[in-house]
Amino acid sequence: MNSQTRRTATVAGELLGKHLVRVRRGRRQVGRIVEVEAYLGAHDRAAHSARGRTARNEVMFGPPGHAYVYFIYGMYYCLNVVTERAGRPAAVLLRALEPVENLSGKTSGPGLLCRALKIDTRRNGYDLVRDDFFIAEPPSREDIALVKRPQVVVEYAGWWARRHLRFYIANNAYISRK
DNA sequence: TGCACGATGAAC
DNA sequence: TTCATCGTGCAC
Repeated sequence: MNSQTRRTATVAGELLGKHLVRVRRGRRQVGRIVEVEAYLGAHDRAAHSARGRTARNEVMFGPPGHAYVYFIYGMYYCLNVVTERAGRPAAVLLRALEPVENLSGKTSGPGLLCRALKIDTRRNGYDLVRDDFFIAEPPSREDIALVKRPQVVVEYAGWWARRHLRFYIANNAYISRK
């Protein structure tokens, strides 16, 4: 792993415990990020960017801190945070949230958390510092026990999928699967 | 223009 | 293990 890919894995770990905030029609929804997965870039065969730049993955090639939202399996959306400088298409998939404020319905799993927050491709490319959709530091920063596991359901990616790039908060009740 | 498939989730 | 469901990407 070079320094760039290490950066994305580091960012993935740092996202754990942070709050994802969404404001819709004056109502604030907040979820604590408890599970993520890192996709390291064009050389990562498990990443959408592995087969080059397309209309769908365009945002991954842009500047960091933006939302990459894609539609999958005909019914779910997934939310990623783009990492690394423009031209290096890496991102961190948000896999599960622990409800903090105004979150009803399941938030364990990338598709379900987007459903709970009403996130779809209209949010694709959003800069995550905007006042209606952003990532914030939690009020109190507690110590977090980190667990690293292989990515989920990307076996076709060969050995890439066996690297430990899925991170979650130990013993958290909202992890999407074991 | 057609078609196989997927960074999912739920049921069986 | 199977299936729902459809946009995307690439083959033709």
